[in-house]
Amino acid sequence: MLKMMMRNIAAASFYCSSRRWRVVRFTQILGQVAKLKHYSAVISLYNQMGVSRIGRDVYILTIVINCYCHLNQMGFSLSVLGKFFKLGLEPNVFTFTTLINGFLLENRVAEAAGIFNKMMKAGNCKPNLVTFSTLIRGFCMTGNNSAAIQVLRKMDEGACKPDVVCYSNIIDSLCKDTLVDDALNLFLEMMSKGIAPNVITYTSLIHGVCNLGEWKEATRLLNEMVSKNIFPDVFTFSVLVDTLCKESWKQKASTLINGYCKRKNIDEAMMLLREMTCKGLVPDTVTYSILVDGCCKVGKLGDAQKLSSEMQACGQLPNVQTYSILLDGLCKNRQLSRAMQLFGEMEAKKLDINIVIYNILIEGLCIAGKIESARDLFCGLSSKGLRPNVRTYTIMINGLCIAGLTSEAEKFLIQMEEKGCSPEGCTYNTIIRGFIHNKQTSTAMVLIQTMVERGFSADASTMELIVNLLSKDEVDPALLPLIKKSL
DNA sequence: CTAGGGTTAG
Repeated sequence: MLKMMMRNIAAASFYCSSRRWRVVRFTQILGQVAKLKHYSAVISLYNQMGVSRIGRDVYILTIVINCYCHLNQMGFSLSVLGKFFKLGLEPNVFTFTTLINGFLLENRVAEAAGIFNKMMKAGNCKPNLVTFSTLIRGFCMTGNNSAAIQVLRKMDEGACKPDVVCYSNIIDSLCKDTLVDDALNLFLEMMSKGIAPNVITYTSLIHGVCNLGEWKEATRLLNEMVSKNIFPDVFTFSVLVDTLCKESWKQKASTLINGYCKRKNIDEAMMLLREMTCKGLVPDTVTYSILVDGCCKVGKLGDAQKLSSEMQACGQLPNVQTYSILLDGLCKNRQLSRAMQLFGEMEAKKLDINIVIYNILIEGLCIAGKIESARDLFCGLSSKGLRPNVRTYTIMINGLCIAGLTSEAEKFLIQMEEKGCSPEGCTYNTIIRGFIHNKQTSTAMVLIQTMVERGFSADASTMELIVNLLSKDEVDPALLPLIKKSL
């Protein structure tokens, strides 16, 4: 191959009458060989032909520099650059862009940027679209998105406008850093400037959203591109198929995690979650929430909180339900101050705080024996536009009974009725237990009667207390038929 | 006649 080229060149230079002609023909041929990526062939041809017979100009030297660049021999590239000055030749945009690219081929982004900056300063050889685009690619290569965007902004100021390649490079880089929102914003900016996206731009974005498990967004983008007559290619499909395969596995894993958590098998569930994240899959908010709940239920609060920050880090925002799980876990594990801190966080994030959240907090305060604070929170509900539900009242009644305030508990029972919130079986059981605990058996019996009349019955733990009373002979035998009914 | 061009997989 090389020999053949040499013969060609020898023939070409023999037939070319003038020196100028010879160098042009020679350059054409070397250019072709370089295009075939036979870089070392170009170098040896150049060296063997001898400059005396061929001559040197900007074009041929740039080709030679480019070949050294592709051979990762920047030292030689730079020494050829030195020849320019010795020969009184001026390197042009092509030469400098080639050098920038050469440094990038060796991952030497800082030096590439250095050349670019010198071009900007010197002023006699302005970077063009190719130069800018090459530098942007360099910054993206190392994940320096902000530098890449800065270059893009510099282009906005100047005469040379960015094209779809410049934008696509940055969009892809942002997606790789899971900054899909930023990528989508840049995508919109690009279109608003009338720069049309292509299949590569869309594939990068689809890949980005797929990595975050946003399958819906992926299909939206897919439909959008087709509606613009941009058709998915083999790369696009590969991303989609891969995501589909992962999704079905993810589905299975999420179901398993749910099952493990229900059986309090948290270690197994955790291992499965780790396997998911190792495969680059992002568990959805619900899966995370179930696991957070599981951790709380077995008292692993630290793990629960770690999971909640992890989910945020991978773009799965905890919703009100997730927070309520965490809040409940903290309250049930007597970590009231951390619970209040979390509550503050929720308020700061302007989450839609509902009655369920307040129920958890009020219950937490009651369990911690802070009945006054619980009452304050309860009284403040209406000012927040929230109405207490059966559960809220039942929690308050339970709290008051724990604090020994049984008569106030009874007032709550009446009050809820008046406010159109009918007590449930659970409410009666709670207050009955409260009265028994506070040794007010006779009132308890009256309440049992009301409960039975209303068609509710005693639950297991209330029954246990009643049986206990019976065994101690503390119940009026006249009430025995009633107790039988409440069973 | 000379420079750059991105996406997927493990």
